[in-house]
Amino acid sequence: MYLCANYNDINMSSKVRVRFAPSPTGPLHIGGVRTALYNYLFAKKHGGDFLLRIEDTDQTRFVQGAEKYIVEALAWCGISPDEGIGGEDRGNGPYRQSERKPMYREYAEQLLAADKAYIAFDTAEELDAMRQMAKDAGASNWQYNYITRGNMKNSLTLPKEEVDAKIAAGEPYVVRIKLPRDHEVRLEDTIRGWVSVNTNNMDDKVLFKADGMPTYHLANIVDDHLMGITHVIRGEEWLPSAPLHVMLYEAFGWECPTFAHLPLLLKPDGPGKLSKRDGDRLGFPVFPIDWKNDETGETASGYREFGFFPGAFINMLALLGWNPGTEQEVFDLQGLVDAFDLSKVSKSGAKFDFEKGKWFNQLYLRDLSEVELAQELKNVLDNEGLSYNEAHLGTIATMMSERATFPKDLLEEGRFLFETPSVYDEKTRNKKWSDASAPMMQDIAHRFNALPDFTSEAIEASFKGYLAEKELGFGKVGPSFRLAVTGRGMGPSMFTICAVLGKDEVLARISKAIKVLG
RNA sequence: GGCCCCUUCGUCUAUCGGUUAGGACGCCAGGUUUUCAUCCUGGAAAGAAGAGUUCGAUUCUCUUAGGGGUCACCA
Repeated sequence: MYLCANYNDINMSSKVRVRFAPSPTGPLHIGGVRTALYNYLFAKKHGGDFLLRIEDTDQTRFVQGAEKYIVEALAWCGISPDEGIGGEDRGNGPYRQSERKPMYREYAEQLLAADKAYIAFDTAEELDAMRQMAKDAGASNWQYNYITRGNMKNSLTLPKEEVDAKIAAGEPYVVRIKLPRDHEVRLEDTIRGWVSVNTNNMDDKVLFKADGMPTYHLANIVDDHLMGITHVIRGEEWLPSAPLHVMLYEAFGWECPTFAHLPLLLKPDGPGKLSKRDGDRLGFPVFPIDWKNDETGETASGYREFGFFPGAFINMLALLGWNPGTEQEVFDLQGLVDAFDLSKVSKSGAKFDFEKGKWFNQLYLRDLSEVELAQELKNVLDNEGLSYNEAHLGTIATMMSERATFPKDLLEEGRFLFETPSVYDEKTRNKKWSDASAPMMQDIAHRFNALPDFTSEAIEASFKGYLAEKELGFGKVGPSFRLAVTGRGMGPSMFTICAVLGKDEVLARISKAIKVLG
């Protein structure tokens, strides 16, 4: 039996060191961001280091710009690596596995020398034939194990001279781990507890590829060891290979780190894990920031560009699979660090809920000061090339903030504050605009025109004075007045709107409305 | 299919043998608002099923069902 218990947690005397190790095959998915976030939170919580390492051992899947994207996305979230890519080099580098290529071979050699691994000459065809044979024989589960390796061409079945000759002749080969027969591998996962697998159900995985590169399994274990990683926090998709990793630590004679396998982010509706397609289908981003695919020219949308605040984004992500055990739901990054506890991460996958994410963003938007809100609105206006009176931005942004979830709503919900309406809401027009409306608007325009100060209070007093004088209810005049000035049937206080627009504009709009609506 | 993991309201979750099973998002209703939004109040909504252990199971064990992951010279 091979055990991998949480020794690190029994005496957390050594400094906590965790890593996020994505492979640069494209944009980072929000599931990956959450994994990075949990790693970061755990490190900071325990005064440890968070490293960023790039696992680019598969040159065929390398995507230009992906690494830059990962660093930028994490930076937007407020996650900065202490060490590695995007952080300092503290002597454990390089931090890209492609640049560490030369060192992996010696570790493969080490396992070979210790009889913990062997050289295999199987071709792809031979492997396929073997699988097919097993299938034809009715074997439901085929493993590349102690039985299979006895029937293949490798350093265990061939005489040493022949192996040497093949290598000398330049024949391609791989190095596979030599798993013992019928051993129980047990590892203690911080989130899941003890996980147990028998080696009979495991494969002699390839550790070192024919192209001279290590596979994930070898490179990952070697690097984690060399970089002093104490806790491996990664997605649940790695749980099936965790026992293999335990066997590798065992083979090297290294102490294994503490494992924690995070639950997956699932589709909001159907089965399966969250994918880019779900985002496209359901109308929400699955990436932290925009990603431009250079080959197709398409852009995959990101939370940043969608209008999310980084704080809201990570707040939402953090609560997807973890909770503080209290009823608090709103946390800033430091608050998350303080409250984070790996053992309170849930075991089951979490269906992604974009609605909750929107709620978080709304909360964060409302928490902004008037100055900050004004700046957000200014950005949106500038982006659209609309002109505005800077002095009113704070008032407008604050007024609109209660009906906004994203900065762009600050404008969308009150576009009439910046543009004279060209269309008038049909439903409101049919229901609220009558033959009596035009004369009433005319009267109101006259009264407004006489106002010395066109303030919200003065406008309100004037408007109500008109109602009293004519003995009219608000409902008789208000809706059509709103329609005339804003073109809409609903919105914020008309008096504030008028004050912001200014007397000239309001009068102009009223006369235009009378012309158009009749 | 093999192996592994998981299973409380529609969703995210609290509960670490004894609770009227709590909160949040969403939804519904009422109130505030001339309107809408906001805000306030209230409501509907859950322990997959079956055994066992126990004085007592959502909680512990087993079985079944369901869901997920993984089975590459990808990570």
